[in-house]
Amino acid sequence: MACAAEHRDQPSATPPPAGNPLTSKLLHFAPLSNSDRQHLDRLAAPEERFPASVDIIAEGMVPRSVFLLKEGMAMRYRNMPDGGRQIMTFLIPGDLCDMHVFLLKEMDHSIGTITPVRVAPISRESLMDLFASRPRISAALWWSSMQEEAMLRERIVSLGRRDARGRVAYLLCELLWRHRAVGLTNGEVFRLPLTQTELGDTLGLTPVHINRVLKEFRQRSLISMDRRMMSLLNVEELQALAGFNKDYLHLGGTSPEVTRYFDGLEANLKR
Amino acid sequence: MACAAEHRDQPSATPPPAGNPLTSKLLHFAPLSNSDRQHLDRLAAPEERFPASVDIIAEGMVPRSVFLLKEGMAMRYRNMPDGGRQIMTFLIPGDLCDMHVFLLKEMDHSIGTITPVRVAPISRESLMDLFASRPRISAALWWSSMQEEAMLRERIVSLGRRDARGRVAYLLCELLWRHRAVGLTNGEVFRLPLTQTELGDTLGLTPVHINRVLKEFRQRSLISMDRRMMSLLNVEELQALAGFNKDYLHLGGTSPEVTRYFDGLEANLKR
DNA sequence: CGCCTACTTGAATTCATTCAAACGCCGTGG
DNA sequence: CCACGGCGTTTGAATGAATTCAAGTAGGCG
Repeated sequence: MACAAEHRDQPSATPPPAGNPLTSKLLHFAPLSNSDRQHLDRLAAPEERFPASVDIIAEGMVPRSVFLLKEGMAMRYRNMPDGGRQIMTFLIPGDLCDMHVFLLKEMDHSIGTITPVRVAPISRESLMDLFASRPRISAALWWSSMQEEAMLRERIVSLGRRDARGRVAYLLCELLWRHRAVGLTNGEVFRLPLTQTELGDTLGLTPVHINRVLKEFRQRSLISMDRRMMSLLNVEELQALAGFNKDYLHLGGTSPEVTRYFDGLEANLKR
Repeated sequence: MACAAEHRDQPSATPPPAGNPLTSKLLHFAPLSNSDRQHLDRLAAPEERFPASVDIIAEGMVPRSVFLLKEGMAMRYRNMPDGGRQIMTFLIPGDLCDMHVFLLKEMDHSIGTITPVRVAPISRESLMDLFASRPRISAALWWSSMQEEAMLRERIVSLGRRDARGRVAYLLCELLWRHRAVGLTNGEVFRLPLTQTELGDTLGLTPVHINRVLKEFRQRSLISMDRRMMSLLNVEELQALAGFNKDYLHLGGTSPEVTRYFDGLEANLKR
């Protein structure tokens, strides 16, 4: 029953569709006016490309602008003195590369591409302008960064308390929901262009062990993989294996109270 | 040479002293006017107490206000279905309990006390007011939350890529610097009221293994412990063991560019 | 004094790593 | 067309770091 739906599906919560993945994601937080959506589209219009396996920004550098990832996959990672590497998070379409820009002197980690990517550079000025003039978008971006923080905490839980199977299962579930939130799933299928080495570097495991876990999952018909497309054949059991609960992604939006507050700000500006 | 300096020492960077630990911390980011400092002192004035080992907020709850921790130690943690527990971060004086309040519907983790604590509750309103009227403080708080995020990423690196010794050493170094930043160290000595079980729940290790690592550190004269006071006798070697580099704490403040920007906002408001 | 919690230590076990080798796929170039 | 590498994956066997189980010690407190 899970194999392949024919159409892209909407995130299960409530959110309308949107061509812009960032818009799709932010709609999980709160509704946005047409004007807000247009603003986001303008923001996403500029385009720059990077090939696979290059750094967009490296540790120690001072980033000059934020990047909105429009297509492809990237990662935040850090190289270890002993030659190892730890991948902290994956960036998928709709994710912003670095809000840190504004406040921190230099990057404490690197951002590198996994596949070729298309990004929209966003200057400091236009972001500041956005903060000043679009309270609802600003709030949604803030929410989005809270969500990212929550994902970091969950990763800590994974690495600290789950065994290899649980870690892999958890990551797969998280990526499924994240892709759903930006409209990039097809049933339980999504693009996963990661090597087993990269999975290992993410989950604190060796590539060979990742291999064994994936093999087991395939044999138990929990997943199937074909030319970088990952299908979760039994999400129920994967979630159970991982102790996964999607609440931490906060896809349900915010409270009416908060919405009202930002509507108030919005109204204020109009005058 | 490391055992016990006679006075509280200042964080090595540049920051002036301050009775208020939050102020001390924020001064690492940028200078604050007397008026700003007074504002922070007013915020920190209200007082509420919690005993040790209770939840200030539990997973699933909707927090009603932010808490500024003034004294004692607390933790963000999450209980696992199998009875286990993962501690995500420790909260020390100067830390704010939950900025998430405003945007997320409910807590995805709990905050519990470790020791008895004194906190200053801060209402949503006074925080919103602060954001509107105190750009420099707001920026500093934002910086502080970037710092927290960086610490989460570092924890991921620890759990993913460091062995037990490295993890313990890393945590000790981090806590030393964090305590320094709020003026709560005495040379290389600081209060560490954690049980070995709590350390284990933080670092993804069993208490017995924590015990063995600490024993080794004591035997190698890297640390000494006495009635909950932790002395790092050989910070150099601990940092080497952990591959520790304090840059991720961003204690060096921000760029002049950013400072100028917020000074501009400040000036704007004055009119 | 007795109890509870935290700490300590030893021995057996296990999950994941390390080392090693082979396989398949794919693009390049002879 | 096939040979050649390179990279990612797959599999086996030996090793090892940390866990589990178990039992004993030490310290704080009613």
